[in-house]
Amino acid sequence: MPPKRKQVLDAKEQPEESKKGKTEDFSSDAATKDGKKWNLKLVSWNVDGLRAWLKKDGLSVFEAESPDIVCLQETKCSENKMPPEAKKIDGYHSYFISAKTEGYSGVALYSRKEPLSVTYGIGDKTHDDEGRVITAEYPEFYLVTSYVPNAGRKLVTLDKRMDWDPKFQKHLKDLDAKKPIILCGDLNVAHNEIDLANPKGNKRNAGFTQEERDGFTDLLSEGFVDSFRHLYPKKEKQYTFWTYMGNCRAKNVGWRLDYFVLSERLVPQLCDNLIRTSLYGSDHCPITLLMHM
Amino acid sequence: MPPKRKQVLDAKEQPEESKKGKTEDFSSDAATKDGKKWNLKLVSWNVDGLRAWLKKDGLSVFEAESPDIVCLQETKCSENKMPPEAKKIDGYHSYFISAKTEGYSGVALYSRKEPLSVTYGIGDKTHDDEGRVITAEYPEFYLVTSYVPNAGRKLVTLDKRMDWDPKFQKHLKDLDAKKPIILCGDLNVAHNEIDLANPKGNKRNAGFTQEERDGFTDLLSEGFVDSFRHLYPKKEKQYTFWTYMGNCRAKNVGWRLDYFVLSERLVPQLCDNLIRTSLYGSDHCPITLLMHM
DNA sequence: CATCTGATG
DNA sequence: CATCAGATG
Repeated sequence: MPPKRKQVLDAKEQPEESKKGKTEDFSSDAATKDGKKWNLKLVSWNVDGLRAWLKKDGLSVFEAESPDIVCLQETKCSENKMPPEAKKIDGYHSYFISAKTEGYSGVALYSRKEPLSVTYGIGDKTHDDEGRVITAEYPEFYLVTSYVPNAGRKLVTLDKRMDWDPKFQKHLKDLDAKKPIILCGDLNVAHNEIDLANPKGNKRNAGFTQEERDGFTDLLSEGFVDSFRHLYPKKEKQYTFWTYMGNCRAKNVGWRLDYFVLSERLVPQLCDNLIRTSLYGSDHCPITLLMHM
Repeated sequence: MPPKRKQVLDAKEQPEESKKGKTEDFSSDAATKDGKKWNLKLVSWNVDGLRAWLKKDGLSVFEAESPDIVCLQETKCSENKMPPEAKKIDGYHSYFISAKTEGYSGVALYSRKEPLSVTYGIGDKTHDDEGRVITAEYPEFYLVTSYVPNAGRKLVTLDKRMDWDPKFQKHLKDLDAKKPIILCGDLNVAHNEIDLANPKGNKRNAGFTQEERDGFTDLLSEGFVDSFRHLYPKKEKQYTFWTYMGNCRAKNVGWRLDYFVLSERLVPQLCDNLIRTSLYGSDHCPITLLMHM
C-alpha cells in the first residue's frame, strides 16, 4: 500500500494539543462596569491564508467560541477559489473581499444576524484593489474589519501605509458620525513598547516605526479606544502575532497587532477583550470581544 | 502546547505501509545466463526533488538495497542547498551536478568504490547548464546517469529534446568506443506501446512522440540494449512513473521512463533488472540492476 | 497533484 | 518559517 499522503496531512497534521480549543472553556461572565453581562461576541483572526488555516482546523473557532460575528484577515483567497466549507458556514451570513493580485491580502466577515448593509473598501481605488476592508452596518453600530497594509521589509511600503492611514481614518470618522463603530483586524502596528516583546530592536521595522505608531495614536485621539489596553492598561506580554521564524511563539516573542477599537461612546458597553493564545492555525491568534448591546 | 508541525511532518508523514522497503526482502539470486551470480548492484531513481524525497524517507533505499551505486535524477537542488544527510552518505563517495536555474533538473551519483574519474555533462554548453549528466569511469565500464530533457506540455521543448538526442548519443558512443557503458536514469521516453498504460492517448504527448521513440530506437541500433525489455520482452504493465494526478499510481496508469541501457557486450554479464514499485518517495519508483562483473 | 522558486509577511 | 502564485513536470 502506498502512503496516503493527503489523508495523512489532513487527519494527523494537528496533534491533540492544538485541539484544545474544542474542549477549552471559553465561557465568560464578563459584564459592563455597571454589571450588564455580555450578549454580543465578536472574533477577529488573521488567518495567514484561509486555505492553509482550514487544513489546520481553523474553523473549530466557531464551535469553541460560538461567536455572533467572525472577521478574518489575510485570507489570500478569492471567492471562487474558496473551499465550500468556508464559503458558507451554517448559521452565518458570509461576506468576502479579495485583492486583485491573487493570493494576497483579503478579508472575510461571518455574521449570525444579517447586517443592514455591507460595503467594501474605503473609497480609494488603489487601496480598495487590495481587498482590505469590509464594513457591515448593524442597528446599533458599524463593524469595520481591516487588514492594514504592512510597511514591508526595509519599510519598502511605508509610503503606502502613510497614504492609507489618513484615508482609513476618514472612513472610520465618516461612519462614526452616523453610528458608533467597532473596528477589528490586523492593524499592523504595535502601539507602544508594552505591545511587543522587543521594542528597542524594532524601532525601524514594519509595525513599530514612529510613523505607524503615530498613525494609531492619531486615530485614538479622534475619539476611538483600544479596547484591550483600556481594560488592561499595564498588562505585559500580551501578543497576538509571533513570526514563524525562530520559534517565537513558544518563547512568546510577539507583537500585539490585532485590535478591537471602539468609538468612545461604546466603551460603557464593553465587557471584555480576550486574546486566545491557545488557538493555533496561523502566525496570529484570534482575539475576542464581548459587548453588551 | 502548540502543534509541533514540523515534527509531525517529519515523523508521521510516512505511514507504515511506505516503510515496507525497510523490511521487504530485496535479496536476489539472479545470475547470468551461464550461472554467475550478481556481484554488482545499481539503483536508479528519479526523486522529483531530493529535499522532498528525503522527508519521505527516500534514503531508506540505501538500507533496503545495500547498493554499490545509486544514481538519482531530478534532484532540483544545488550542492550548497543540499541537506548534509544527502551530501555525504556513510560508505559512499558522492557526486552532484545541478542546473544553473535553481530548483530544476540535477542528478546525483553515490558510489561505494571510488570511480577512476568523474565527468559532468556531454560537452554542450546549453545542455550542460541544465545539470543532466554525470559520467563515472570504473575499471570495467563507464556509468552514465542522465535526466533527459522532457519535451514539455504541448511539446514546447521537443526541439530541445531533438537537439539533445544525437548529442547524447554521441557522448555514449564515444565512451563505448573505449569501454562498455551502463546508462541509467530517466530517459523521458516510453519506447513502445507496451511501455505505457495509455499509448493511444499519448502519441502526441511528451514521452511518447514518434520523434522521442525513434531517438531511443536509434540509440539501441548503435549497439545498446534496454536491459529490462531484453530480460522481459513481453512483460506488460511494468512502469516506473505515474503522474501524481488522478491517483494514477494506485491504478497503475504509468509509463516506463527509467532504464538501464547496456553496451551489447555487457549483456552476458546481466543478471536482472528489477522495478521497485513498492518504494515511494517520488512520482517515479527506483529500478535496480544486478550485474556480474 | 506534486516539486521547486520567488514574493510576501 | 510560514503563506501564496506560477513554472515545470
